[in-house]
Amino acid sequence: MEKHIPVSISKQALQRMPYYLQALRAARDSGAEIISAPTVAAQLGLNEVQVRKDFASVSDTAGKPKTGFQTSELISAIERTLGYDNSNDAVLVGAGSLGRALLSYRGFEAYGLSIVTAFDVDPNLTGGEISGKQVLPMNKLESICRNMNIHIGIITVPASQAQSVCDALVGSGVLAIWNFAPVHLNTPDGILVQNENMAASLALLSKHLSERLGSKLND
Amino acid sequence: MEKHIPVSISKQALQRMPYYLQALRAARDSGAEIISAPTVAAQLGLNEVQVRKDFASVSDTAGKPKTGFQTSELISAIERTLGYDNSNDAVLVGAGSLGRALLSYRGFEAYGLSIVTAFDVDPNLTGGEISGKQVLPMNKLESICRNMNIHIGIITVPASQAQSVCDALVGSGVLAIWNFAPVHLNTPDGILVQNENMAASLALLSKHLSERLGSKLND
DNA sequence: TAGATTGTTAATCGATTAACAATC
DNA sequence: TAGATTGTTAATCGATTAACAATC
Repeated sequence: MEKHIPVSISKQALQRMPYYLQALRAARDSGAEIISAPTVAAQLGLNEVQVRKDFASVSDTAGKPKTGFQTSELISAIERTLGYDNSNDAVLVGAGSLGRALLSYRGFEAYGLSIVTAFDVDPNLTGGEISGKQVLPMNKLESICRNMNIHIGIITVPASQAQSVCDALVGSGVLAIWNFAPVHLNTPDGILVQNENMAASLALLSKHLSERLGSKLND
Repeated sequence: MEKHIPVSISKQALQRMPYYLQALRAARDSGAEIISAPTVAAQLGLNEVQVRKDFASVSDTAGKPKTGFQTSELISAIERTLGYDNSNDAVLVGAGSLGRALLSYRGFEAYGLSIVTAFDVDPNLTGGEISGKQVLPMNKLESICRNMNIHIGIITVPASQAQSVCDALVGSGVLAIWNFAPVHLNTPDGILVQNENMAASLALLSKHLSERLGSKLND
């Protein structure tokens, strides 16, 4: 009956954390040792109460009335919450155009993610390397994941194959899946699927444009 | 005072549309001329009332009790809503590792997005091509956007430059911004910013893992 | 007919925001 | 001190879900 995590953080709040982090680091780098919630809120276009609550949910040191919060303290509190300190290894399945893109993208290390290998069904790709990372055949998936203790799988295969790849990953001990295929994946309880569905983003962009431009064109 | 759009669709509902589309197309391709809301709901792990409401919000033909909805009718209703029929041109700013990745990604056309050119500050890149798309210097941004009537800008520059690039895009007549930089962008009213913040996604993955693995390791 | 499915109204749920006393 | 900022409780808001009558 030990509850070490005091406040559980909502999904939404968690997703705001990287924005706080970015703003706080910028503030620190320009010399602000102390920062107030209203300041951050204004910068990020958020409500100040929300910012205060979010800060309270990750940090155990309270803010000081009239002054604010200690910048460096908040930064490390958020980094601790997000686990950017301990690096997470991941495998990527699907070395197509998007897969290759992610393999060569150098931005993930900053967030503690490192893609260790890629897998693909195409025998023309397997055995080779992409951006210094090996591309292995699918039958090596389970042994690699088990041996290297990998718990994150990145899916960049076509929609039609995503579910079977997902099943294979789950069967190999993966606990969290970053899904770039525009499909819903069914998984057992306890497995997190984070969808990075570009189609969903484009849906919003496209709708906004048709609303802004549509009326003019139709008249 | 003409209201042609009857029901306004929530952001969340809009983001579910691509999933419906994928599921409906798959159903149609395997011969299902009629499909029911409970079927789709089960497949996508959603509530069936939600699915019915979502369908009702895009389609003007009602479903038939006991049978369901006409698959093809729903598909075209969603496509119409998302504007996948009319293609949207976009420019991309920042031909770094992520920018190049998106330029070479062939998956966007299916959603009606076509990236026509890229821009970058680096004189080593400008003048060249990436995946058959020209890379132009920043001072050409406004004229290109104006002449080609471009309303979508994709930002793949480092966080520190994202805001100024955003301002330049807005100043060039862009109405919707797809932002891959892990920063909040301030924009005037009427401009849509869709954030594709990988850091925010990683935050969720990372938290889930530390919850699943953390307790074991700490004991 | 019987029963699955539809559309809709009302209840629930969770997150955001407003109000306000406490404090440095 | 005066006033900006904090933390917290209560109100609001919006989306999801439950309940149910209508219908083929």
